[in-house]
Amino acid sequence: MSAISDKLIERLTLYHGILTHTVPKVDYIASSEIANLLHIDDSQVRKDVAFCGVLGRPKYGYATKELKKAIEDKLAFRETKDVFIIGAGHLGTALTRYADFRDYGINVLALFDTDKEKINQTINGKKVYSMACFNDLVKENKVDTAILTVPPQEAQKVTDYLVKGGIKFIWNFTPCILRVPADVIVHYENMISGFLKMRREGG
Amino acid sequence: MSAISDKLIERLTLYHGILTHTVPKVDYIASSEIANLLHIDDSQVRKDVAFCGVLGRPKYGYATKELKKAIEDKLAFRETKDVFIIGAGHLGTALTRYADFRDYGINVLALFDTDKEKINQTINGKKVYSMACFNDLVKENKVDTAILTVPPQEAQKVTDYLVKGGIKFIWNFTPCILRVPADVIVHYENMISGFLKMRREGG
DNA sequence: TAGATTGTTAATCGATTAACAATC
DNA sequence: TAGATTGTTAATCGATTAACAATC
Repeated sequence: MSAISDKLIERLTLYHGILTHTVPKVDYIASSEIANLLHIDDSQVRKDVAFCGVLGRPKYGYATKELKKAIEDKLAFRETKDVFIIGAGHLGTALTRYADFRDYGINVLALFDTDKEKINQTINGKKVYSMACFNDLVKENKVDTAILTVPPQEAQKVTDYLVKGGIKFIWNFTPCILRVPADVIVHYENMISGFLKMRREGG
Repeated sequence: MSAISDKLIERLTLYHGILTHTVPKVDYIASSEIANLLHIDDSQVRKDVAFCGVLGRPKYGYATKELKKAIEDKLAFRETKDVFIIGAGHLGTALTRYADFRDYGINVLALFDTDKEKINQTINGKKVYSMACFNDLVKENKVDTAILTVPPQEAQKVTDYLVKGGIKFIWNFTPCILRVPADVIVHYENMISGFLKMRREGG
């Protein structure tokens, strides 16, 4: 089986959003209905659904419950992953409270910050720790993933610290490009390019 | 000229990040250096640079200042766009304070919320207005773009209101798929798919 | 049945990678 | 000069779209 592409991950996540939020009470949905909501081709949708192993009913479409579950299986939403959030500012706080994270297999264990005002506070039931506790808590909880929401000027320095602590995945919300060893994976959550894509769609 | 693709926008934004944050004081950079930082092919980089109209020097690489400026031209960073942020929660606040927005042509004019505690407060110098003021302020300021950071259960209702007010672009940070007229463009800022992509890269 | 929708193949389209002559 | 790097074409690869028989 070939690896699932970026674009396919994006589409499946959107299909899941439709099934969860847009038509939560409908039993069947046609490929053309999904396609229209997202302005994509309907044969694209059918192909993606086939990839998930779901069969439809001619004249009816796809059973929504079955499709939703199949997408969750394909995207492994149920394999929860423990993560630490580095930086307890507004973005870190927003992500900690983002209810959907839990549904999609992301489990925020704790936050870290250097601000004494924030340390020992609780956000959505998660404690904010001093960065000094980071190494110990990584080991204790066997965490390998960090969400980085620190100011840009701190990003590389903090990254070096995370890597030394044993972090292998960094979900980077700063605009900085990070230097890391070959076995560490950085995913750039590129706020700006989302805006540029939207503007281009307008012509 | 063919329209610039999603992937190319993403890469150019990352190149810009390298030039701005990673090697701000270097005069020349080789395609292979950019490629290594991002784990992509160096001929991909050369092709992208050529697309921006920049010529390099054999044995040296590209002049960083020139390349940075060329990317800004291609991505139209300097055409500023006024936007309203709908929802003055943690995410709306984080985006309002996100310094890079201004650099990339995004000018937050004001925020809107329904919470009386938040209305009339100021975030990073921007005022929070009641939703009741929305229609008037859209017209006054000729704004056509809204950043949506409201709770999921409000998303469609608020969207209908924005569209009625004349909004044509919605940068949607909620996980909901929105029903809008054909002339309104929604861009889904898909937090979850970023995480799934990162996890997949790990194998 | 007639009509709507799926499932799937083939055709098209576009993006990435490989290769190498040109350049300094 | 020798060597490193660009610029660019051709080859490969993968993703999207079109088309239509099969199905209910």
